[in-house]
Amino acid sequence: MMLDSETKAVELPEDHGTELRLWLRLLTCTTLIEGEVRSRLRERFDVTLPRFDLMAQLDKVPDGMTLSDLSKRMMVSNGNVTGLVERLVESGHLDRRTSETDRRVQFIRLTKLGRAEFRKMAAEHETWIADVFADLSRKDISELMRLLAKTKASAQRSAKARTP
Amino acid sequence: MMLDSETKAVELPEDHGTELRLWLRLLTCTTLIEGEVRSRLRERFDVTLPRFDLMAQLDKVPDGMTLSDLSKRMMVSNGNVTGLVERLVESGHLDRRTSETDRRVQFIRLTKLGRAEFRKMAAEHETWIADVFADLSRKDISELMRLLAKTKASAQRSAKARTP
DNA sequence: CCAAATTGCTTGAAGCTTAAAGAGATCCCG
DNA sequence: CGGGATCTCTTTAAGCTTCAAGCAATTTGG
Repeated sequence: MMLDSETKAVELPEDHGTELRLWLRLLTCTTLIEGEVRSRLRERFDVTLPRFDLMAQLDKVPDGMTLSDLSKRMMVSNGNVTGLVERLVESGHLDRRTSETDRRVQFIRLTKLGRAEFRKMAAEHETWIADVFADLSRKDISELMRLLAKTKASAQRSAKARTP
Repeated sequence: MMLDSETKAVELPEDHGTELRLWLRLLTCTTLIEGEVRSRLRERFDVTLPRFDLMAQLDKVPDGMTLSDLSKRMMVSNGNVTGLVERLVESGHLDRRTSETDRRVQFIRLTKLGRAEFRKMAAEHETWIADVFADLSRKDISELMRLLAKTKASAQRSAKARTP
């Protein structure tokens, strides 16, 4: 009759404590590392993490990208990027020019200064991250990569299911 | 003579691309899930994630805790907690009373309303998280738990080494 | 071709967050 | 005791972040 199992699913909440603990642990790790990176960026280079992240996106491409691309890649809102870019143009790290073919679009790229400064920061940043994960073996790391890829796919599936 | 290896360590930067990719993947997973939880909390309960987190900390203890405890547990700054608590007291979810023995200290706890609302939200929240991780097997989950515990320890060691 | 929908970006309000400075209370130790 | 160190919390300024509304340019479909 299937009634029993369906009733149960509705009335008795299942135990999902394990997943919850996993999520909290994931969050703790990220918060911890993020805070560490934030502190070091501030004290070594007097730069904020969002600005570093934005420059990291731009460093990958020589010809720049649009604000929308940035917003998608950084997984933050459009308005957020507008403000960040504004401040980085102001400080001489970024360069913006309007597209010739579509006057809505702006291409943003690193200036010479911006790229030079970013490269210096990135080199050090990489060593910090290496140190953060230094107690993990090669096998640990590749296993973690695999499981996080699976997690990402699962989370995307879950998010998509809600907003079709 | 050891000179070769030491020289190399200083002049030729080692490749830590793997750790960097791992960190970015970790960050992506967290951002993705966090955004999803944030959206759902907003649309279902019109509450922000920081407020939910704060209430979650308080739900664990019946007699409340101090602002400092909250700040440590939530891994955010003191001033941040001051503001969050202020708004939640304002909305009737929290209760604050000054310690009798130490007039610097304030004990914060959930009001009846606050606890009731939190419990409702938490129950649903748990099912969202379960769904986020639904594509992972039991073994995946326990393995991920283990590796994240190791990551957390490693990150803490790394952070401590910098600030003794 | 034109109106409607879509796209790219900006703006504004509200709230979150941090770092740093500071006020008040308590603790420690000489 | 008493005075400096420490602890708890608040305040402030600056910046980050989101959501929602809005503007302008482009695309789409009659």
